[in-house]
Amino acid sequence: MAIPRAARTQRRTRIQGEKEEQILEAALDVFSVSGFRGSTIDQIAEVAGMSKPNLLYYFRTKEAMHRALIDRVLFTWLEPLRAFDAEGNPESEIRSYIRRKLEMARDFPRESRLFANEVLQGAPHIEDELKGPLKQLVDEKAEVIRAWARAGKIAKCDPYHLIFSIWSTTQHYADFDVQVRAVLGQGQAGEGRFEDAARFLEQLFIDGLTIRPSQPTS
Amino acid sequence: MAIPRAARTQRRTRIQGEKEEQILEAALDVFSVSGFRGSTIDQIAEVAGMSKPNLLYYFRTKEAMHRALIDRVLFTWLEPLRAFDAEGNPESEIRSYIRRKLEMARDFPRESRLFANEVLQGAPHIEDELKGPLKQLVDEKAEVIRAWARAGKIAKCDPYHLIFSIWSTTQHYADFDVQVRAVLGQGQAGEGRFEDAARFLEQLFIDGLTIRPSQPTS
DNA sequence: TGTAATGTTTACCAATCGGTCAAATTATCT
DNA sequence: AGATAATTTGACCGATTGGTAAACATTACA
Repeated sequence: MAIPRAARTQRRTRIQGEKEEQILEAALDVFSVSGFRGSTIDQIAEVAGMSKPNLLYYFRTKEAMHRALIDRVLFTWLEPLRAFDAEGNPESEIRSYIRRKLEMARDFPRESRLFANEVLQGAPHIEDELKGPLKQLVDEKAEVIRAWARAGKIAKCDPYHLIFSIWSTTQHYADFDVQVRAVLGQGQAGEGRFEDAARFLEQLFIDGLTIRPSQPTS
Repeated sequence: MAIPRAARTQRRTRIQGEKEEQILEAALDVFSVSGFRGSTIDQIAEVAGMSKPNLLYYFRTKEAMHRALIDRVLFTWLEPLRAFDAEGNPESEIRSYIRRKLEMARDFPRESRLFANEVLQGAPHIEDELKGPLKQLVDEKAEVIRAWARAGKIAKCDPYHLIFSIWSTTQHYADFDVQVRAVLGQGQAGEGRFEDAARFLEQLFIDGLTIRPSQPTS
């Protein structure tokens, strides 16, 4: 008889690692498109290429699968913000933060959509992570930005809304990909759109945050 | 016996108007949170305070309800962009576009989330609207912006990505409301957060788009 | 008021949902 | 090889899903 799954933390077989990986990969496919409520275990099982009871052998419930997925992805997702360096040059830090976030939107759109779906639907499963670790990290980095502004290195601005605007503009290209493609048109959109976006956003944020010698009267 | 619903377009009773309104209101509540797949007719029926078969008397299918909702909301949603005036002053046009979009995020968050859910999930029901009317409108306004840049009224920039960035930053406050609240904290967040956002975004976009006399070397 | 059209509800359906169970199969270790 | 533990699956369960049928109630209008 199989060992109860709760006790499985002791030894991990080769198969366990492989299959759990395979399942989470499939779950990411499904959850990122349909959200938690809209996704079914059967869908995930089909994508994963295994039977439903087999999935439930590795993850007892649909919620456990979603949970494991979120936990694994959340850490990586905050990496760019964590790399934000207080000692660095403000302009290049902001510039490379935008680049990194945009690269993640390009290379890991499913992960972005997974969070977007979750937050959009009221974040019923990750409220604690948002109010805890996320808030803490943002608070910390906001203080860095505020210090830069106080030191006259960048224009005075609300650091929280600055972070929000970088999040939203970059993730937009993952979360609203269909819309972006539709508006740009299939033709010229190609793959240059991330390069174009990077150029635009860097210009916007750098010029928007540089202290300007004189305020032109319009 | 009831008239087949297909033929109901002829005469509309008082009750039809009221009930359809009531249903769409409830549907907005539910669809905007759970998306199409994640929402159930029973949920909507409960919110609407009527029985499930009664809903299905007015809208034959769940899809028809969603469809009607999207159609009604889409027009209003694009109003601010439509108001974008080629003859106006660039700075004040952009400023008031941001304001308008931010007001909509504040006053109609459900509508924003309805679209966000739909687009996020691949826009299976509104692909035509995106590629048709939406693209057309954006193309038109992008040309206005490009003309402003050519005339030296604003800095040169990709007009499409400018529009995308205004969309994403403003709608962020509706779509990711939970996250924004979590990060800002319940205490000081209050209701001033839309005012703060407006201030920040206006500064960002206006300063980011103003032509600067000299590029400071950092 | 009567009656035909409109509106509402109860009971129900087949399909799908998340999840269980026990039996069958495979991997691991001696 | 054989025993034991780990893995996989088909059959199944009760609850929920989108949707229907038909009886019942209400409204509008002559």
